[in-house]
Amino acid sequence: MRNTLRAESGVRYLSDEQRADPLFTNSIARAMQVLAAFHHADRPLSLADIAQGAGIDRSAAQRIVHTLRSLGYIRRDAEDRGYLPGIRILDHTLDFLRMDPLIQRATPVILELRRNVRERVDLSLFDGQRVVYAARMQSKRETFYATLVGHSVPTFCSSGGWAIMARLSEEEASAIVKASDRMPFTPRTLTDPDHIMEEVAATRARGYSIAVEQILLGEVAIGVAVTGPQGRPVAAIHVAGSLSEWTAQDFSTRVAPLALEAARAISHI
Amino acid sequence: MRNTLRAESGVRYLSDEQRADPLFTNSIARAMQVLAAFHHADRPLSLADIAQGAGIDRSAAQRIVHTLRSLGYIRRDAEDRGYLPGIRILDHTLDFLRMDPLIQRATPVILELRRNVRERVDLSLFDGQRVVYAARMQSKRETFYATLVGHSVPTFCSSGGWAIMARLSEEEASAIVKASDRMPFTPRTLTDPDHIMEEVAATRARGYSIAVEQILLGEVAIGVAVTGPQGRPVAAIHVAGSLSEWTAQDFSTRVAPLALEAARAISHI
DNA sequence: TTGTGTGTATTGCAATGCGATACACTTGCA
DNA sequence: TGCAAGTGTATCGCATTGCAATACACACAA
Repeated sequence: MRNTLRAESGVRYLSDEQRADPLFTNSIARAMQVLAAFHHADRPLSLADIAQGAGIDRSAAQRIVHTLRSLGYIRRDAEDRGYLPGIRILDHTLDFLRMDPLIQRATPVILELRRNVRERVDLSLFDGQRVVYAARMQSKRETFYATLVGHSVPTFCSSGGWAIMARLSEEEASAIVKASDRMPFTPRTLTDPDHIMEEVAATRARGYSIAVEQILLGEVAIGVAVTGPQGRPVAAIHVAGSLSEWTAQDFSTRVAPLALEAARAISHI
Repeated sequence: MRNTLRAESGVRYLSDEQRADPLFTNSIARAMQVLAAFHHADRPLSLADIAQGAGIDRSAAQRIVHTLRSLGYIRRDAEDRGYLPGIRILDHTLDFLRMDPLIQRATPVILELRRNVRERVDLSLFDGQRVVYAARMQSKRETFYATLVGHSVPTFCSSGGWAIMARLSEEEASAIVKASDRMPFTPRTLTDPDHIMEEVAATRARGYSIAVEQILLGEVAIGVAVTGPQGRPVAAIHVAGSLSEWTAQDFSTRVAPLALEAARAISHI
């Protein structure tokens, strides 16, 4: 009875599963939808923008924004022209980063790795169809996106994603690839599921992945999986270099052994 | 009428201001309190831990955790022994970092600064009694805490905090110092309000702060304020060096001019 | 066993959040 | 200058929705 009522009222921005769940607290979901409205924003948002982005009406947006603002999760921008995410978000970021045992163990190891290879080293966490950057150790010449924790790239076309999929069952990996919306990043990005699965098989055979210009032109990346309990892949280490300095072969010959050793040091709780 | 009801029911974990506000949505606040329960945690939390940390009962904690988990903001830990912050938090971190115009402008500048000074450079944001690290460019020899975005240090005893307070009115700065719970980090941390305000005055006179072993023994830090519209300080750049390599004097002579120039490049929208 | 700790499930009641509506103010176009 | 469309803000009655009590299944230890 109450579930049918729930299901009929409100906007359709939640999954059926969630709306059918009697324990599910809608107002929390709406609040998070409001925060998530910033995901697709490229400028400060107005109340109307937020309402639209979150799939709620202006009135609800008003109250929710008001509340989140008074808690510090949303703020007005410097010229008072719109809303921006608030600084309290970073408190939770810190909680995530410091409480994750994997990241705790990984940090000194990837720092050491970067010292040895002198190229950019990243740690990314497996999250279904994407991998999320949790730490980046930039190389000397890096200029942009130096520390954007939270950036994510698709699993299907990244060195880390390939390394992770090589540790999953064929079916599970294939399911991820097929479910992904495979937009190419560069002309060389692999988008055909069969080609991708061949790459995953090659990765499984050699123990690490070699991704050439999959995300960025001129970049080669080596990926190795990090496994947790029961041998399941939970993250990946990747090292990225420039094709103006390396051939893909030379790069992997030099970097892969070190990256594999680092991954082994972190893996298996 | 309804406000008295609100004020009487529930636990006392919200400010009077918030409970008196008819637009304030309590259930959102409770959800955020649940997430904030991790702030003081050093191991995965049980439902009971969360209930206690958030000041709610087990029943409420159950529903809220359930909801936040189904949304990805909370997860079970790898051995299924407790709850941890979930990876979706990083999505909001990214929103915060990339949408903040100050951080956008600052990133290339502090990278350039790090290249020039070859020491650790940080950008921290002013948030009342604390300053929050938003970006860190580590030096070569850095080993821990390399990229813990979200870390914060007190305004009253950090190089960045002094630089920021030097741009506030005497009253405002003094209010921050007095309101702070001035626990010393090292034996040399200044805790007496008068001494701190002298340091702030010296900072105002010379244009940058010099903090010697205020947070960490063996460390000297130079701080310069970054200002926003109307000349209000909104952030600080700081450069930290080791007293085993530098005297405080030499360090500031070498670093301060470059840091000041960087701050000028970012300041004043 | 018994006890204390987990996490999970169900339910009726009423407190609470919803959403319609109205208003003050700014901006931009005619 | 006036109108229109945008902004953010305020109010309020109704019924939806979240609350809190209770019960259960499953651990692990004593």
